[in-house]
Amino acid sequence: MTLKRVAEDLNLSVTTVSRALNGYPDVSEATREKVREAARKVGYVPNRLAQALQRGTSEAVGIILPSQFGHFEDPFFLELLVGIGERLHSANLDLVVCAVPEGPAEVDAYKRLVEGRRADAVIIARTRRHDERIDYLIEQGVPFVTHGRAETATPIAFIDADARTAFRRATERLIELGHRRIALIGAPEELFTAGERKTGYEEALRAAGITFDPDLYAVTRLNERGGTAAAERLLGGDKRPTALLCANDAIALGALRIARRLGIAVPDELSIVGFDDLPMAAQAEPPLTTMRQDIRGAGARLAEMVCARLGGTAIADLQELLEAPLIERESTGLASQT
Amino acid sequence: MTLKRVAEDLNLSVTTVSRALNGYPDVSEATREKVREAARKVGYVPNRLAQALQRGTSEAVGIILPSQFGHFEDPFFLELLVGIGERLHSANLDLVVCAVPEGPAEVDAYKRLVEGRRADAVIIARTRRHDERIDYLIEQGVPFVTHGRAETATPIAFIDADARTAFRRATERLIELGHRRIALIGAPEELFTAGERKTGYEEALRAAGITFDPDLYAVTRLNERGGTAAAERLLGGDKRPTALLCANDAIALGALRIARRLGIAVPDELSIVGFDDLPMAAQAEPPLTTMRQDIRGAGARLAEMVCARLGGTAIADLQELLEAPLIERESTGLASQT
DNA sequence: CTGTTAGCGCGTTCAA
DNA sequence: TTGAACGCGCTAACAG
Repeated sequence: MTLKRVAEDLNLSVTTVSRALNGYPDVSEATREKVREAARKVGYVPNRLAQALQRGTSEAVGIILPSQFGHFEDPFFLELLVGIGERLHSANLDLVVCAVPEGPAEVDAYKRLVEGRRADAVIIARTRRHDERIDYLIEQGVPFVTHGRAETATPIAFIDADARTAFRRATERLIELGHRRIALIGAPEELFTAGERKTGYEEALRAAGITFDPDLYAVTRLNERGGTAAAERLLGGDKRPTALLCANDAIALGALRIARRLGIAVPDELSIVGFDDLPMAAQAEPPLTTMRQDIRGAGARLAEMVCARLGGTAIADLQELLEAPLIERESTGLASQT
Repeated sequence: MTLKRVAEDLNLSVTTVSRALNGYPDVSEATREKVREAARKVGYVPNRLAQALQRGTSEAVGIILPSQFGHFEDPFFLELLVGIGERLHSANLDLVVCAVPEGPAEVDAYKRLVEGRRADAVIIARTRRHDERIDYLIEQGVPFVTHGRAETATPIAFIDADARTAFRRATERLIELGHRRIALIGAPEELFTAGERKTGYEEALRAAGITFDPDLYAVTRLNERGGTAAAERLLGGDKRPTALLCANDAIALGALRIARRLGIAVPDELSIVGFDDLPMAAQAEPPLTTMRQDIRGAGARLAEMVCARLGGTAIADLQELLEAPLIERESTGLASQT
């Protein structure tokens, strides 16, 4: 059903029908009612493509899902996606999702999205320190917001957890509990957040006069499998740590599993801390101490920010650093006396 | 950059440029090359909205993400989404995702997608026995494919795991291992697959002369939290089962956790079986016996089927029932002698 | 208050 | 082999 058909049925011009439906003031209440009624009855829904073409926008926001071949990604993305999607939906914007393998194909996907006018703006998640996706978007002048920061020449709109402070506080807390040999399972170093987490950890160590020990530092992908591999390495050696700080919950749960397999009691012999506070964290055995991040909320906020950006809000007003408070559960405790 | 601009630069008509770019035969090789070159140089990319409007299609497929408020969904969806997205991407189709709370809003979302001509076809996941979404799409004549079957008046295009056979075989195997008190944690009964799973389970029991005991049957949401709640109920009673068949891995992992908390040894005192074979299943402690489903592959296949459907392939040729083989790991064993 | 005209960017007749 | 003209469905400027 098109505008034209509705107009013909009513013996009116398309223009009038369009205006009546879009709440223009210059149309009589009588015809407006008539039009509304008729439109409702025949189930008229405007063609978004035509609207978009006319307005010169696509009324859609794009996002790329980095699919790691053969690997199960951590649940973080789904939560974020749901948060973004719900809010965008209520703002009457579409969400166009592309799934492409991580790597050069990603930038290409954004190109297709943007240059084909399929999206007015895009969202980027899991930012890298030097992020070609961001460079490209800045160069093209495409509005975008990111989940996570990046090192860029010009400022960008972002929302991010203050992982540095969170990791500093968590490390301080572990030190307070008597831990001295605190290991860090960090994220791949190309990710911006990896540096933040490590810096927070190092700051706390330094303040306590503990020197950073490279043997107590591992790097891995942000999923459970990564956690098991890294934990195996760190816990298998002879200078075993008494505490394990993990870049996210998925890793921490993997570490927990390895500890159990190796017969290391948590928290009696080993404290473990995660990040994200996924619902599973609370249900782990023992319940996981972690730093809380409201992922779905962040997604919703990201959607709002994208709308704001499209509405012309300045980038400087769209930068949010969120606290990630430490949630102490039962996977942490006093350092064992060894 | 538009077609018109390219044409002006070349002193040609838009028509010729369009034809040159779209591989029409009636254009001289010389001009074709010239046009291609120019288009490449200025980075011309066709406006998909305009293309779509002209063609009367949107070149996009829609899918609804049912977001359960406050609940963490199982990782199944992300895998499926990635599978769908990658394949659709390579077929040059967009994937439009809507996240809406489960319930009446879902059908509305499909309506908006379809009636607003935002999607040419849609994909439905986690089908219900009587599914209003499907009824609506059939009524509207919108092409769609589903992951999971449903009870419908007319046949539909679907891909589904043969959970009935899988659950029958798994139950048979447990019986073979000496189990008689086998409990089932099933999915919510409105889901089509719930009935399939229960039927397979019952068939095996009946064949072995074991009568179905309602006290050994629980129903819950398909996530970890559901698993812990149901397992607590089933394992807390006095007529404790020796084996637990779970509707999916998320539930099974929850059950595993409860067993550990209650001090019930797996598999010595209790066998546990899941469904899906998520990567985490293999890494559980003990590694989980489960039925394997290639989720990402199913996603890819769904995408192909949607393309086929749009291409006019008959529904009858687009119905696939996939085997879900039993993967025996260490969470199952001989029934304990009690 | 309402209708006519124009144009968003593209593909596709129909003539030349 | 090429171009002019038209229309997809819609909104907006400009009359009346």
